[in-house]
Formats: sequence, structure tokens, C-alpha cells
Amino acid sequence: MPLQLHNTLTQKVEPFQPLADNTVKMYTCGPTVYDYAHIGNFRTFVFYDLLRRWLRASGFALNHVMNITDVDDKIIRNAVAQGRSLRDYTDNFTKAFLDDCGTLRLERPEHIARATDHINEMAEAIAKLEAGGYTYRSDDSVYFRISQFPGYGKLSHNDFSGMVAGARVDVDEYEKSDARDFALWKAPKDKDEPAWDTCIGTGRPGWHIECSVMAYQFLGATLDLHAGGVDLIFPHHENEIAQSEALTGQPFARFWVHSEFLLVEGQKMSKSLGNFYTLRDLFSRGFTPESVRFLLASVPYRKGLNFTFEGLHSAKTAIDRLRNFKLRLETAKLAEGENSEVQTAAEAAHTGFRAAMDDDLNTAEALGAVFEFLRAANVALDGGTFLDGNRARALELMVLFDSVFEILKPSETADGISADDVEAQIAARAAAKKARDFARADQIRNELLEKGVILEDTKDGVRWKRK
RNA sequence: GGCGCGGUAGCCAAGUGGUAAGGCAAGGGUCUGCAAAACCCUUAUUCGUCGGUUCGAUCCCGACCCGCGCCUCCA
Repeated sequence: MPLQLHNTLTQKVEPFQPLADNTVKMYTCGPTVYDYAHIGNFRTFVFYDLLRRWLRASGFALNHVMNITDVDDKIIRNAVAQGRSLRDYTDNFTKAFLDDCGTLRLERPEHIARATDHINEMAEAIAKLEAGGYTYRSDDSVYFRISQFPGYGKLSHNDFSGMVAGARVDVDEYEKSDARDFALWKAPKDKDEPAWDTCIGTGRPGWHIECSVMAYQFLGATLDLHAGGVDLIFPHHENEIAQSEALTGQPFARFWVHSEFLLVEGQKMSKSLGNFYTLRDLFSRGFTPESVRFLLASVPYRKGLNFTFEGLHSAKTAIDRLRNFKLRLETAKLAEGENSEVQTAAEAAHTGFRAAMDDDLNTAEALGAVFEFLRAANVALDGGTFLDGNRARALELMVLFDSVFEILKPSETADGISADDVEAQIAARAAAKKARDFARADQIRNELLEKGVILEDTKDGVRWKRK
């Protein structure tokens, strides 16, 4: 069964493949860099990462663009309030965002596009829309007239045909002739406001046009896949479709894939509830990036995710168990031969893992396949029926698992004792034990523990790992 | 009100028209000089409520209740 994904456009789970050659042209909506990204944002960014990894595992090459929105009302307000330039203000949060992505082991998209690097192209696109009769001006701002675009509503499955101009209270600060028309270009409201001089006048782009323009610039008229959070379906993605298809006359994206929301302790995240967390907040409480990544990845992207501290602890323990298993596979002394039952179980786990991921990235089920095998293999290892010939396939399962989840390798800690030193200490302890100098042996063990190294006395000898 | 998602053990969560994956927690055990660590075992007559279809429904249909998202900036 090939990879299947849920397509918001058709509201069905459908087989996915790129239109041309083997390369997936994908565009994902990135952050608006007015503040540090929070874990709700990262739920979506982790989803993008899982999607990338499994697309590649499915044999596709990727051409992935993610935007950085570095001009919008909130950014301007904050930058002005702090007396900083737009660029200076957004550089800070852009860097923080990319750092956070690195910490969470998110793969870097092939292209990261900052909106303000493409203002002229946006202005040209708007000029083209004006020439095509899709727009109107009001106080030097330019609006898209959605009544000119017949397919409007096809993504969010809303019916706008009954809409009447003026029927709805206009909450926007700008004058629009129809409540759902949206700004393509905003003229500055006062002199301090950052603005660009372009072929269509002075001002700045609206939010939606940046994605349409940068997607076209990097990937062409039709994308294979466009992703984002569910909250972007309307109006953002609906508007992107309207602009892009009005510009090119071609379908904008073949697959639309959206990730569900994240709750914190069963409640929506908000600053007033005090449950609004950035990665930095979680790390300062002692949680590791791997735990956060695992928790965010372990719930399928189309299900709401309840982010809890118990879940974070749970993730940590689960990761330890997976790491222990891999270590055991690598270090166990095994008898020659191959046990066919174990081998069959390993194959079943491989197949189960792949089938689950192929089924709209069902990470929960994929994890189930891994843990099921883990237990069976541990039983076999305990019973001596896990043989040397079973080792490779079992380790390959862990490689497959980690190619998606990427949590087995512990994050670097700044100050750590070297592996050679650990080995030397272990040898010293073994000697002390042999001489029945248990006091000395315990002392060595405790010293290592203080340095974050845990010793395990197993029947195959001493194994160690970092805390 | 419209559109969309969801309600499964203490918590997180998968899943199927034929009788409930997996993880965490909890309890028990194995190993060990003692520990630690590790590993194993046990834990839902039951899947929001009420009807219906069916030989049989957690899974299909209908109604209802509850939670969440979007409809205005928002992952």
C-alpha cells in the first residue's frame, strides 16, 4: 500500500504521489516571527518534519519551501514600540525559531523564504491581479474581490454564494466593499509605518499574498502538497487559492494537509491561563528536546493533541526504554544462529511500522508495532532464544523507527565525562569487585553517577549510559 | 447558526461489523555482594447517551449530550 494522506480539498484519505518526476513540490506555512514560537506551533512544525521524513522514506525527493512571515501588524506594532527596525526585531525571533527547530531535530526545508525578501515580486503579482480585474483600491490599499473568483470556498467547504455586500459588520479597519474581501496590499496608515515603494505604490503586502507569490517563485504554478495548521484553512489557504489560481489559471495545490490543534492539560493554551509554553519554558523545567519531540510526534497529526506534563514524563520513560533496547541489541552476547520466530516478529514489526505510516502518518500505530516487537525481543533475549542472526534485522527496525522519530540519540550535554574515561572507571570497578573491595566499587559507581553516567550490571557484563 | 475534528481503562492513545494495539502510571516478580538500572507479568465483559439496522456494533444509520477548532489575527 503506497502512502496515503488526508486531503482537505476532497475530505478523503487518498494515495499521494507527485505530479511530475519523483520530486514533491511542497509548501508549508511557517511562523510569524513576532515572538518565540510555542508548543502549539511546534506541534505543526513537528508534523511537517514527520511528513518530510516519511515522504523521503517513501522514495520521493523533496523540494520544500517554508515561509517566514516577517511583516505584519503585530510585528510592526512591537517593533515600533521597542524603537527597533523591522529587520532587527524579526531577525531575533527568526534566529530563535530556527534554533528551536534545530533543537527539536526538525529537518531544514530546502528553502526558507522571508516575506520581506520578496516584496517586489508580490507587488508585481498584485499588479497582474489588478490588470486581470480581480481587485479594487480603497485609500491606496488593494483588495481582492472574492466575488470574481468562482471557486472561493472549495477548500473550507463553505458556501459563500449567499453573501451580500454589507450584510455583515465590517470589523476591519479598512474600507472593503465585501466583508470577506481581503487585503493584498496595505497602504501605510501613518508615517512611521514600514513601507516599500513598488510598482503599485507605497505600502506593504497583506499576509496571504506572500505565500502565493513565494510558492510560485520557488515551485511554479502547481504544488504537489501544501500543509499548515487547521486554523489556516480559512481564510488563509482559501485566499491563497483564490490569488494563485487567479494569477496562473492553474490548480494551486493538489494536496492540502492540515494538522489539528494542541491543548494543554485539556484546555486551550493561552497566556491568561498560564499554560502558554515555549520550548525554552519546557527545557528550563528539565524536560529534554527528545521528550517534547516524542510527545508531539506520537499522536497522529489529525487528532487533537492533549499536551500534559504527565505525557512529557511518559515520553521520557518510553524513550529510555527504546534506548535501552537498542543498547541491549548492540551489546548483548548472543549465540550463533537465527531464530525464525524472532525473525518473523521483526519482519512483522517492519511491515506494521511502514503500513501505519503509510496510512496517513499513523504514528501511534507505528509506535505500537515497535513496542510490540521490543517486548517480544526482550523476552527472547532473557530466554536466550534471541540469536546473533536476529540482531541485524532488529537493529534495522530501530533505524527505521528513528528515521522518523529521531529521539534515540541523547542531546549533547555541555559537560560530560568522555567515553574512554568511563570505560577506564568501569575497569577499575571490576577489579575492585574481583578483589571484593565493594566499598571502592560502590564509590566508583557513585562517582560516575554524579557525572551523569548510569552503570548497569548485566549478565553480559557492565553496560553504561548517560542519564 | 454554518463548516470541521473528537468523546475508548487513573492518564495518553490505536483500532475493527465477530468480540478491545501500544505507551505511562500502579501492583507483583526476575536479576544482583548490596543497590541501581534493566527486563518480565498483571490491570477495560467494555469503547459519551438513547434508539435503529444486523445472527452479531465500540466500529454502520439516526437523535441527543459534552469538549475543541474555524467562520476576525492565529499552528
